[in-house]
Amino acid sequence: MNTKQRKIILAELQALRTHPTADEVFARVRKTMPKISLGTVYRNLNKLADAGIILKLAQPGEQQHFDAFTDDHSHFFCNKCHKIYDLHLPEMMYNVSQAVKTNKQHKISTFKLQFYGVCKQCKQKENNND
Amino acid sequence: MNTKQRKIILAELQALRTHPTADEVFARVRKTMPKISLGTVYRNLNKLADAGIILKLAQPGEQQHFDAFTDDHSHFFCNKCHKIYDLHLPEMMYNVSQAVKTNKQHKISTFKLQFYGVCKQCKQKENNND
DNA sequence: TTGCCTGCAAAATGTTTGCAGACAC
DNA sequence: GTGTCTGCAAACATTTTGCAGGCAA
Repeated sequence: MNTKQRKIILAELQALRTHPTADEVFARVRKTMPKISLGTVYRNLNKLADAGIILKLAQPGEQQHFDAFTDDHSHFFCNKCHKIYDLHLPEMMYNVSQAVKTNKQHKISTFKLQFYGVCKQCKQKENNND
Repeated sequence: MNTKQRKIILAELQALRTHPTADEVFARVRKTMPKISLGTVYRNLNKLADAGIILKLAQPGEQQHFDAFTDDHSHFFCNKCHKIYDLHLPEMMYNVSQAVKTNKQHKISTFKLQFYGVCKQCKQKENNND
């Protein structure tokens, strides 16, 4: 099925480029479709993730975030403002994927490379306060 | 403070080498200290994680897992049985950490490298069923 | 027409917190 | 002695689910 709700949810996620939580998606979709429910948003995000159309991102003790872009890229998590940024490191990703192929222990199919620290914006704020 | 509860929780986690959830730690600790509460287990695991003594691991839609070993290593998550295995790839870790130093966008302080697929055990079971 | 989908509300899950008493330092 | 900790239970936040009606194919 391809309901209005699912189309709007996916379109909204693709338009965003940030990595919103379910309730952020809900808030955005609500503007054009006021009667939509949070349950429907969750159901569709899960369906889309199961189908491999979008990605789920998790951090310990945080809500799930969703990413409409499934091409090879990694994520940077800011420890200050908790924003998530895309990081494109094609060489790095390639090297890891090559190493994966030679692993004998388990059947590795995918990997995630995640970075943590203080983002550009928060870094600037810190400098201004000094 | 270094209470009996905290010592036992940490000892239990260090003894395990698997990557238990809070309630798995709770179940184990309960055997030697039957009156301990789940709240205490959570409070101590969070304190230990804040202090950098243990690590929290998160997967989308799953409970948090805890790891008593903070040396440079990565994790393999089995999509079948949901077990978590340690993976020691010193060269890989070194290469990523070198690449991190040259990144100009954000102040990166740490990174995580996570792998997904089917573990040895589950792979064998699959073969036996063929 | 049929089966998956929706909105709504309730339930389930995982984690945190307020409190009064207890323990570590 | 005093400040942090505990057990307990209640609260909380996030996510899932049951249901009756609705929409897509």
